[in-house]
Amino acid sequence: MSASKRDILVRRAMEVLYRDGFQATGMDKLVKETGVSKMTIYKHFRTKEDLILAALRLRDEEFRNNFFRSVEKDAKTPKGRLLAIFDTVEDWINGSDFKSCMFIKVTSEFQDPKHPIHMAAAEHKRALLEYFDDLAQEAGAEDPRTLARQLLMLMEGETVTAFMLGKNGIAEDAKKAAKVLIDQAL
Amino acid sequence: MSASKRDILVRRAMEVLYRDGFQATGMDKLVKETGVSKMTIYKHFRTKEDLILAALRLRDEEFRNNFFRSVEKDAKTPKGRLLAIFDTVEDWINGSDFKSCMFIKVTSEFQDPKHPIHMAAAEHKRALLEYFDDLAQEAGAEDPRTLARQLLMLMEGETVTAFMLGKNGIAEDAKKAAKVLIDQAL
DNA sequence: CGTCATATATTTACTAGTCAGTATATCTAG
DNA sequence: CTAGATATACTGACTAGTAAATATATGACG
Repeated sequence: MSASKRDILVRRAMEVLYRDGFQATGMDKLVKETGVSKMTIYKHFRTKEDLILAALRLRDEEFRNNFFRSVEKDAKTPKGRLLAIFDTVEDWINGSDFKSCMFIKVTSEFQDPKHPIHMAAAEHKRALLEYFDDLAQEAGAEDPRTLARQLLMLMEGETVTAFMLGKNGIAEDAKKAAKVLIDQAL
Repeated sequence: MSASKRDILVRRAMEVLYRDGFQATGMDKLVKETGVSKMTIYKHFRTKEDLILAALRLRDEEFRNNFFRSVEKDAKTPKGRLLAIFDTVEDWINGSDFKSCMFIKVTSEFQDPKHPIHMAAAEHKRALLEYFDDLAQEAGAEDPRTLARQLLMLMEGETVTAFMLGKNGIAEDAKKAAKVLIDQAL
């Protein structure tokens, strides 16, 4: 199997696991949806858990790349970029295939904080928090850690609320809240 | 089976489903944990889904009762109560058995928005939002709906973030953010 | 160019265990 | 004695993961 075919496997698995759930998606379904036979899957990944971890790593990589790129394209100043976070989130949740956050969902299914899958998801959130913190520092916030945490909370809440109650106007309200919090913190 | 014993069944089921997950908890485990035999469970609930719905209804009832009571005991003015929301959330997430929000988690496992379980969870969030909206109106907010949504987002984000990254200082930061948003909105 | 050999992917069938839900027979309390 | 709760055992379907046989692709060599 070529390297690119393995990549296709992980990518398709990521999409299906995100769309249909982690526990709810069986290996037989992944065989059907990825077009890769079970034996080949198990040649690359010892267990389903390992495949899930690979899917999470890919998602983490892509999400952060796209997210940071979008934020940095949108605005050039640190403060502008703190605000641009919420334009980027808006675009994301308004996408047709938005189904909440993969990492929030996976921690709902693997609740034990010591579980490798749970830890991988937490690591993704910590990376986002660090990025927000860097921006808050560059923007000259008095307490950058607090601002970073507040914006992360707002983003997570926006994601969850958009998923549960629909996206109508949610992004507008989140952006307004972010602006107030940022203005007050600088 | 007495009415109170049925209540015990639903209550224990609620606790176990919250603690261990919905799909991950099998009926055999519920038998063991509730002390109610399988036949008796199925005499009261046609399917596992029905039992989950009953557990969600109980949780919704109790959570809202405790939540609103706590908020209304903490403060007497509408503005004070908007702030008190986040003292109440703080107490909740600092409790020893806190494991994120049952309704957020259940929508991660039952993703279809048309699914009865998903709808019941969304209904719970709508009820919270209505309560926040009422308080925001009473407090004389210019745009009470927006403030209510912002505070709900903040609360959901606080819940999720506390679960994924730990509770250290999260509640403080959420309370500060809430204060800024409320002050600005009134 | 063609043929054979090797390696890898595939299909199919199979474990052993768990799932939700049911049937039956025993037990217990009023 | 009877009504309801119980334990035990079962169904058929599904789970993650494995075994073995078949198919396909690639590359070397004549």
